[in-house]
Amino acid sequence: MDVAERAGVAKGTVSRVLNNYPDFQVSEEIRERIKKAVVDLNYIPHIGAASLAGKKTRIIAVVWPIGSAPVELALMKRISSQLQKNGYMPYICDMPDDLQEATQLIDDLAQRGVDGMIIAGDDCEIVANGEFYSRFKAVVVETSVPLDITGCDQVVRDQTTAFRQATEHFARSGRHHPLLVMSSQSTSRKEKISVFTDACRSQSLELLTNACVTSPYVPWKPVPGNVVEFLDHLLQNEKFPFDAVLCETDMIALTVMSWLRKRELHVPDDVALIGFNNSDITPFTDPPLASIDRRIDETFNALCEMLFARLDNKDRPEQKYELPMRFIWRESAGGEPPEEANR
Amino acid sequence: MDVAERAGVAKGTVSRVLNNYPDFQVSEEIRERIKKAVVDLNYIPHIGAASLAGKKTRIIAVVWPIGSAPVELALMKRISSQLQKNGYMPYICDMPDDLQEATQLIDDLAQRGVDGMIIAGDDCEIVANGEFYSRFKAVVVETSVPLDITGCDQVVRDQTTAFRQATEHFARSGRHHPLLVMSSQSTSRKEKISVFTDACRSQSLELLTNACVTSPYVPWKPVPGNVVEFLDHLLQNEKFPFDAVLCETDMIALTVMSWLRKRELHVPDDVALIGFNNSDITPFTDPPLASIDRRIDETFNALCEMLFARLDNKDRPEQKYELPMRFIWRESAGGEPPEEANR
DNA sequence: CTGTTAGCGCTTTCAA
DNA sequence: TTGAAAGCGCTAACAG
Repeated sequence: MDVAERAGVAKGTVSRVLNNYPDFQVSEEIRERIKKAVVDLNYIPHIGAASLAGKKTRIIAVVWPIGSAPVELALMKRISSQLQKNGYMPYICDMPDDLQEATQLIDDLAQRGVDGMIIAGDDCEIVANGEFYSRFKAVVVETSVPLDITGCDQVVRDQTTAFRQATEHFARSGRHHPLLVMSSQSTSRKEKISVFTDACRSQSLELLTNACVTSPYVPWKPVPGNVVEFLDHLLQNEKFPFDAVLCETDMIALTVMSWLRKRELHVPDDVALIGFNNSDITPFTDPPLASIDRRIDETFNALCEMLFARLDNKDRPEQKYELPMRFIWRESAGGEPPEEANR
Repeated sequence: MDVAERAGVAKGTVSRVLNNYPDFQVSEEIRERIKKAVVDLNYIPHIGAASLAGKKTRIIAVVWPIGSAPVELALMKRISSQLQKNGYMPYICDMPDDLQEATQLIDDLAQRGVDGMIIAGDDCEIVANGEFYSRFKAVVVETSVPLDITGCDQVVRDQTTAFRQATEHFARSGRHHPLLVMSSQSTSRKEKISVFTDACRSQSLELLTNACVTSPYVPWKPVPGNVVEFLDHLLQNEKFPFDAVLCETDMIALTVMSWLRKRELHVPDDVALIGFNNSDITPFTDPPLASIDRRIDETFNALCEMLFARLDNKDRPEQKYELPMRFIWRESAGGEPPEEANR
């Protein structure tokens, strides 16, 4: 170790100083000498070696479905830069759609000595398999459905609440035939459908059997196209049979909105429309698009806080943070904004 | 090394077999024994150790501005999964906005023994600084402006062509007062503005002095809000002073479209509108939104091909692939689609 | 408080 | 064609 030579101390001392060992006292002079040598030699530790010798890597994996909503990517970007600020190296990975690939990825991560992991997404199969958590110093899980797992901290952004709020709003404002428009084949699809169905039933809304369009998910095939195809097909049977539409994304909602306009159907008078994700554009569409808020800011805070706390203290009790998504009323939803009490 | 023991051979042999050394012949029997031991022991090589011992890491960094268009993220996702398929580990990093941070990141990457890098984005300052390329086995650069650098392979997706095509279209279809709506403070902003200005001039279009709105880039602040503010401000001076708008993103174009509709201005009769990125939704808006195609598929192919080729053969001549972005006519742009000859 | 030393798991050179 | 052995740069346990 050149730094040691240069500073005229032992390798061990350098290591201890550079890694800020908690209860290790060095003379201020030696500390200075080492610091200087580091600068002089432009020394950067070789993390391969560190990892080999059993030290932590200061790499945090962020496993995220990159195909998801832009607003989620913004969240990922924030997390990534927050990690960097705290001296960690973010290792952003795309959460594979395939279970086996995902398992492989996690194995790789563990093998590479990654210190911790923020793992997100609706791909619950892999996330729910808590078996691998023990291989990391810290694991924070983000899900949109509550999972029964241990060995990690959790942020649960439950969709159910929002689905229910939206459906309640439909019922309260006199809609009768809701439609759910989805297009992915995410694992959470079934979940979403059942939540929506339940919510409709509890509000005595008539859910037509073909109320869910789940167009085959072809990677990189434009999804709005599928939506339009489906709507065209629906319309063949004379009049538009729905008076309320809940969409899986704001983008789909915009597609539906344009489609309705072309058919001279009015939003919200003829059809109430609610999107999902509460993207930046929602307040500025015509009419403004009601949506579901994913609580990005709070999620960001919770995720980072939990991770750093766990990294600092492996033994702290497991945390579970509930951040249910929520319905944001705007004109496209029709009727009146829900009372504060309903929120 | 347990595998060696288990297979009853020397560590070196295992290494040579597992890494497929080109001119190294082993008896089929030993090869089989090793293969079996690997499976039996569920062996995964420790890349920290490999890297320490001087071997390559099979990590490829993908440095990308994560804040960019969704369609670019789809591209990033494809690259990432392609890398994985070829046995590489993609290391996705957010290209920092700040030059110093970016330099730091590249240093880190080099230090970590990353084999290669795909580096993208308009942040030319760092990309143009070819000094660090030599530290990697393979570097592929993607830019939207031609750069004069060596030591890497390049994919140039020039924006100029598309800007010119769009502006020409405005002129040809009888527009007189074009507007450019942008909102980021990306390094390429100046570039975009000057390209647009030049194109207008060459078409004798009257470019009003305040034709570019570059709202202050506040991270995570909704950009459509800024656009609306700007347009509202514009309208204060009686009638809408523009008859053609080119937007930096399709999302901004959609915002402008809604805004115009609210003011009972018709697209394209009153105002011609062109977006950017040719996102999935563009064919399905009302009217369909003209846009600029980023040539995602071809870029994907070029990037991957170049990277793998370079990784295989360090000495091959440097490649430069030109994939100019191009104008995609749709109704919102008004007039007639450009002749094939104009493309 | 600081120095010494034995590996971590792998590659690679040299020898057989 | 295969084995043996010397490190790569660092940490951690132990010695002083």
